[in-house]
Amino acid sequence: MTVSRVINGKGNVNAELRRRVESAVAELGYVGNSLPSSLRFRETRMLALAISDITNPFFTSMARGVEDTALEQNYSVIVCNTDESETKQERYVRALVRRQVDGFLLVPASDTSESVRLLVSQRVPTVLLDRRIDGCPLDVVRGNSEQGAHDLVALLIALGHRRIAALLGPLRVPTAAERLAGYLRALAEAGIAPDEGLVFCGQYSQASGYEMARSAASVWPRPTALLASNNSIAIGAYKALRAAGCRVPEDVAIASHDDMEIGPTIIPFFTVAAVSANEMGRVATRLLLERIAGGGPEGPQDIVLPAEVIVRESSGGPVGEAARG
Amino acid sequence: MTVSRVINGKGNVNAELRRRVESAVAELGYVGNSLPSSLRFRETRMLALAISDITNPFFTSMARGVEDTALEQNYSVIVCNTDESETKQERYVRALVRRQVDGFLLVPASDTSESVRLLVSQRVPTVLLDRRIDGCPLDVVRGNSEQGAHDLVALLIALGHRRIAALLGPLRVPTAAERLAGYLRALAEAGIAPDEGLVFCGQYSQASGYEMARSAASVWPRPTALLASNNSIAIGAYKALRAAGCRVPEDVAIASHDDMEIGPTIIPFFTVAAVSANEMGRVATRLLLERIAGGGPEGPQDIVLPAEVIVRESSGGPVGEAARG
DNA sequence: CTGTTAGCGCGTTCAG
DNA sequence: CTGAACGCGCTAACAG
Repeated sequence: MTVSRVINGKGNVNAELRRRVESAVAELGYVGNSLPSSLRFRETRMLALAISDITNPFFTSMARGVEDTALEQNYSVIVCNTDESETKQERYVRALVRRQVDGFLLVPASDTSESVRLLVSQRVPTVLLDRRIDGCPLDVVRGNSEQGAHDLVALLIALGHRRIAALLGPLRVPTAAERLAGYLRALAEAGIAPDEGLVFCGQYSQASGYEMARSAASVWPRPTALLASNNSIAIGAYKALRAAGCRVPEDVAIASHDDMEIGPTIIPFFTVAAVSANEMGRVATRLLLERIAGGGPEGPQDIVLPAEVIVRESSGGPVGEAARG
Repeated sequence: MTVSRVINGKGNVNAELRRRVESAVAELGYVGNSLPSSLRFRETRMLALAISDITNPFFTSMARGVEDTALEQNYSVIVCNTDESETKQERYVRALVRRQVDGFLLVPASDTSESVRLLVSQRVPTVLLDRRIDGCPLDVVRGNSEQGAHDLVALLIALGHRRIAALLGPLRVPTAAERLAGYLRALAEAGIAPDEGLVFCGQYSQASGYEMARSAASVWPRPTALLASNNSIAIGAYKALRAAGCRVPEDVAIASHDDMEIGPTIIPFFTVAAVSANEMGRVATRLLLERIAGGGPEGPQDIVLPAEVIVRESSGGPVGEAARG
């Protein structure tokens, strides 16, 4: 119609007619629908971002960087948490390819053949993030794991440590292998013979970091420093050392990959009134889905979740949880 | 075609024909396209989630809760950061309504009339998160701000504090007003007369928390405790107190709203090799957009960002940054 | 059991 | 300068 011309400002339209259309648009609050042209011109202006877990601050900042950059060119970003599961990842990839996303940003899950094959075969523009995949013809953007591990170990050596344990992720994940390589290179440069008993391979998780650190602490002579291959492992290791009565860094030093961009302070350290944001998201989404289905309770709801006070150091006095309705 | 019947398993199809179709599907790696039926049946199976900033751990866990719940019913979630800007928010709302999202989850930006009007007038199912809007006929899911503030202040009073400053967000945001109400109620219950000079209104930001705490610390007699209205304010206040030579909690106690679900440890405290995840996201997205446009460098890229070692307490030795290429 | 028709709503292209 | 026709790809409804 002529309406399209007016809205898109293309082609000349009689001034009077244009005014009539514009007022009608304003009156009816017409918004339009981008699906038809997406269908016709094969362009949805949507990107998919599949990460392990948005709850990890590393992926959070990644997501923010993606979103900001996408917005500059009017793209929207669909975020998916794969939890490192190939099954979940593949399910997402299929669903989003069907939704005709214009491009895919993927932090590949540990075992990741099928999803990538699909993306390649469907010719969906794809960039891999954080991890490369051997022999995969896709762009990758990642950090320098080898150099990072090397520099951390070199630092520990410079501080006088000679027995340094490495707490790695699964070796089939390239970053884990690269971090091991950096660790070994730093040792070699310092003329320290590597000790196989000090290299541990597990998962990129707190639980695994906890276990690996416990094993490392029971080796004799005990290592004086730990290299943690990611932030979760570092946190788990720290907990294990504390549980074992080791002080950090006096008894055992820790150096880790991955930073958490939170601000230079001690957290959790504040006494807070906590409302579960996760629960809030769940409750709201459940309600929204009911509404979409045309159901849900009569009239607008105002659902108020309780705040629970968690007493920590910042308020002084004894520490502990004090739940409240 | 009959193909559709086979794929969707609807209606009976001759076994032989079905086999032929199935093998062709497998052969060609046919994936299908959900746009046409979205167009026809007005159902995109997409939800929009607009939050202030995914970088804030509070919204991160919210996003995770939303995403998990949406996935259970095969919905995808488009995440948007509004940065509390009504302009940005409205732009997103328009774009996503055009994209025909099935529902909208909105943490309304401070000044938020137009977007909400649009959602209501277009009859897009919408649930408000975290903040209510006066006289708005939409569902809301939020935390109990009044009770949380009350409980925190009651705790501080029980610990012996009588001069408690309140560091609030902008009063036109309902949560700020509610937190003030809770603060006043707790004082009243303890028979403490409120002191206007101890109530500060600013923004929900670290910078504002810093400023407000600085002002609070210069009041005489100095308050012995602070109530911070969100996690950013708490962090800013903590920094200001430290800069002013006050110890927390010995000189001034702090209690805050909003928790950060990170695990019971001290962060940042680890010496790390940091790669900017944000930068990684940006670089990857820029590259992907070039690819989508059919450009970008020849052949698959392998872009490696440097790791920078940040020396903190966990490694022992002197603390400071040691950048490396 | 299988093939045909029509329609979702936009933008482009071509006639009037 | 404006209106009409067509096509994107899928599926519901109906005809064969």
